[in-house]
Amino acid sequence: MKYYITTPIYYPSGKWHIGHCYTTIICDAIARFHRMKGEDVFFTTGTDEHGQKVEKEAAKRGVTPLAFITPLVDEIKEMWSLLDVSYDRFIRTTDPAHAECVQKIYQKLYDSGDIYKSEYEGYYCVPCESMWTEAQLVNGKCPDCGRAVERRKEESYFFRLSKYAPKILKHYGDNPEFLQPKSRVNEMVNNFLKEGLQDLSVSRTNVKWGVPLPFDERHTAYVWVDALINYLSVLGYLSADDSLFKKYWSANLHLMGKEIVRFHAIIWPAILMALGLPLPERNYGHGWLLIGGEKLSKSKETGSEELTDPYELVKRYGADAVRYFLLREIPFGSDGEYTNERFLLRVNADLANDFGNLVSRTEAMILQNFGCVPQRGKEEAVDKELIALANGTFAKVESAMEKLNAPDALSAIFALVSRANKYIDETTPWALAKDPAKKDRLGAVLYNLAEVVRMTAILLKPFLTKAPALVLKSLSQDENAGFEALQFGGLKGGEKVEKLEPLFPRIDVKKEMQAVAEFVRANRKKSEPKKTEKKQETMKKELITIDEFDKVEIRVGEVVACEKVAKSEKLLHETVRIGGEVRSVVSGIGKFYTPEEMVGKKVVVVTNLKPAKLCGVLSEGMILCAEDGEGNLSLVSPEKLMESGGSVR
RNA sequence: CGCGGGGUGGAGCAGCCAGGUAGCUCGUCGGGCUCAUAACCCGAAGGUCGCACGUUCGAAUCCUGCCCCCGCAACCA
Repeated sequence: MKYYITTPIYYPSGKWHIGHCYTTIICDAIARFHRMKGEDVFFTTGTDEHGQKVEKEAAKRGVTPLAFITPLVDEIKEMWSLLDVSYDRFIRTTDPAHAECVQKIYQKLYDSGDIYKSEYEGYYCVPCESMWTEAQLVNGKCPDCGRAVERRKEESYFFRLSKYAPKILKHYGDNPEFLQPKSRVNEMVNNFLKEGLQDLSVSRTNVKWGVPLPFDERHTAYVWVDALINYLSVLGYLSADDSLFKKYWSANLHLMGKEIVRFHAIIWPAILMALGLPLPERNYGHGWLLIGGEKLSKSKETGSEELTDPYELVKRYGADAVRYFLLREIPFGSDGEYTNERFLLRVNADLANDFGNLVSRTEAMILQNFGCVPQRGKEEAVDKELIALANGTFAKVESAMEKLNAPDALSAIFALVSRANKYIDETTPWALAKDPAKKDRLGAVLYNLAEVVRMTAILLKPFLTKAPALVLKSLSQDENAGFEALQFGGLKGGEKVEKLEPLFPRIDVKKEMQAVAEFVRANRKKSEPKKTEKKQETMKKELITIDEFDKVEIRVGEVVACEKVAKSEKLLHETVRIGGEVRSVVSGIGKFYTPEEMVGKKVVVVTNLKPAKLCGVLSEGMILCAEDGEGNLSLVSPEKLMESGGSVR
C-alpha cells in the first residue's frame, strides 16, 4: 500500500519559530507511523520561493533573488535535519523541473480553455504602484497612503474557478474525509462556495520573479498556483519520468495550518479537476500555537519572553523533547497555548519522570539481580492485566493516528507507561530480591517490565527519533523494528542489557525558566543594536542635500487630546494643535506613554508627511521620537518653552 | 443581524453530535514506598460547566436570546 503525504511548502523568511515546525513534525510522525506499518510512504516538503517579497528583498541587498533565497533554504533544511524530519523529497519552486511542470500545466489549461485572457479591473494608486479591489479601499482612497485612486484595467489570465464551485460542493458532500476538521467545511461552504466563486486571476505582470507563462512571457504565474503545483511536480508529473506520479498520486494527506485551507480546499481541487486528475483523499487544517492568545509571529514582535527558536530549543532539550511537546500538548485541530513552562513541565512529567525513569529502574533491577534479561515466568493476575494492556495499546494508537490525532496516540502509549510504573509498586521487586526463594517470581516480574519497555520503545518510534533506538539497543534489540515486533513475548530471555545514561535528564523548571528568560532578553539586545547599525550604515550611504532636508516640514505642536486606538496594541491617536491648525495624528508609542500623560505635551511633528490610515484612523503627521538600541521610545520636545506652531529646522 | 471557532475546579483540555453519578494532565495538600532521574504509587481538597429563559422526570449536553474572547481583514510612519 502506498501513502503520499505532504507539508505545505514554506516561504523561507529566516524568522523561524516552533509554530513552523508543527505541521512538519506531525507529518513526519504520520509518515514514520505508516512506514512502520510496512506501507510504501512518500513524504515531501519544500520551499515556496517566488514572488514580489523575495524580489524586493533581493533588490534591496543588490543580489539576485536566487542568491538571496538559497541560504535561507539551506537554513530550513538544517532545521528539518535537526528535528529528524524524514522527508523523501525536498522541492523548491525554483527547481527547473518544477518551473517546467508549472508551464506545462498552464499550457494544458490554456489549451483546454480553463485559462483565458481577460482584464482585471481595480483601483490603482499611482505613487504606491498598487492595485486595490473596491473592498480594500478606505473611504474610496488608497489604503496605503490615503490618496485618490484611479479606476484601471490590467491584462491578466484567469482560471475558470467559477465553473468548479458546484463540483467542489458536491465533492465535499460525497467525501466527508476530504476536508477536516469538519468546522473548516462549514467555513469554506458558507464563506465562499455557497455564493459561487469568481474566476481567479492566475497571472501577474508586475512580478518578474516567477514562472513565465509559456503562451505569454510578459506574465508570471500567480504564486499560489505555482506553489500548489509542487504536490504534482515533485512526483515528476508531465515530465519524461513520471513513474513516481503514477505510483503515488493522489495525495493521501495534505496537512496544513488553518490559514491556508482555502487554497487547498477550493483552488487546488478545481485545478486538479481541470487537469482531470483524482483529488487528494484528505486535507487537514490544524490549529496554531499561541502565546497569550496571539499567533507566535505576532507575539514575537510584541516582545514576549517565551523561547520559540527551534534551534535553541533543540540545543537545550533535544529533538525528542521538542517533537514530543508539539505532538502531545497541542490539541489537534484547534489552537494551543505555548509557554516555556508548559513545555518544560510536559517534558519532565512524561519523558523524564514516567518513561525515562521506568526504563532506568527496570534496567537497574535487571542488572542488579540477573545481569541479562531473565526468562519469562508464570503469570499471575497483575501480570495478565499489564500484558493485555501492552498488547492492546497498538490498536488504540492506530485508531488515533487514523484520525491524525497524535496527542491521543501518545496518551495511549503513556497510559501503558503509567501502568508499568504502578505494576512495579504492586509487585515490589525490591522486596522479592531480598528473598532467594522468590527469585523466579522476581525474574518473571522483571521480564514483564523489560517487555513493556521494549514495546513502548517501538510504539514511540514514529514520535521520538532518539530515545527509542537507545532503549532497543540497550536491550540488544533491533532498533529498526517495525510494528510487527509488538506482540508481547518478543524477548527470549538471556539478552544482554546495557546500562543507559538517563534518557531525559530531569529539568529544574524554575531555574530553567529563569535561564531561558535571560537568554531571550540577551538575545534581543544582541539583535537590536544590529538593526541600528544597519540604519546608521544606510544613513551614511544616503547623504542628502540641505535642499532635500528642506523639503521636510517640522513644527512644534501641542497634544490637546489623546486616546488609544481600539484593537491596536501600540497605537495612540492624538489630536495635535499646531499653531492655528488642529490635526489628527496616530503614533506607535502606546507601550511607552499613556493617553493621559500625552495630553498637554509639546511635541515635534513632521507636518508635510503624506497622510495615511493606521487601523482605520487618519494620521496627518508624525510625532518625532528618539529610539534606543532596545526599542525604547522617548518623545522629542523643544528644550525651552516654545509656542505651538513654531517651526523646527 | 457578515462568517466561523471558543468560554468546563488555580492552569491547559476532554465530555456536547446520539440528555441521566462532571473526566484527564499539570499544580496544591496529606499518606505510602525506596528499585529508580528527590523520580514512582495511593488519597484529598478545589467546579453556580459564560449569563438568562425554555423543553424534559432529568440539561455541560437540546431550543431561544444575550455577554465576552479569537480568526477570516487595513497596525508600530
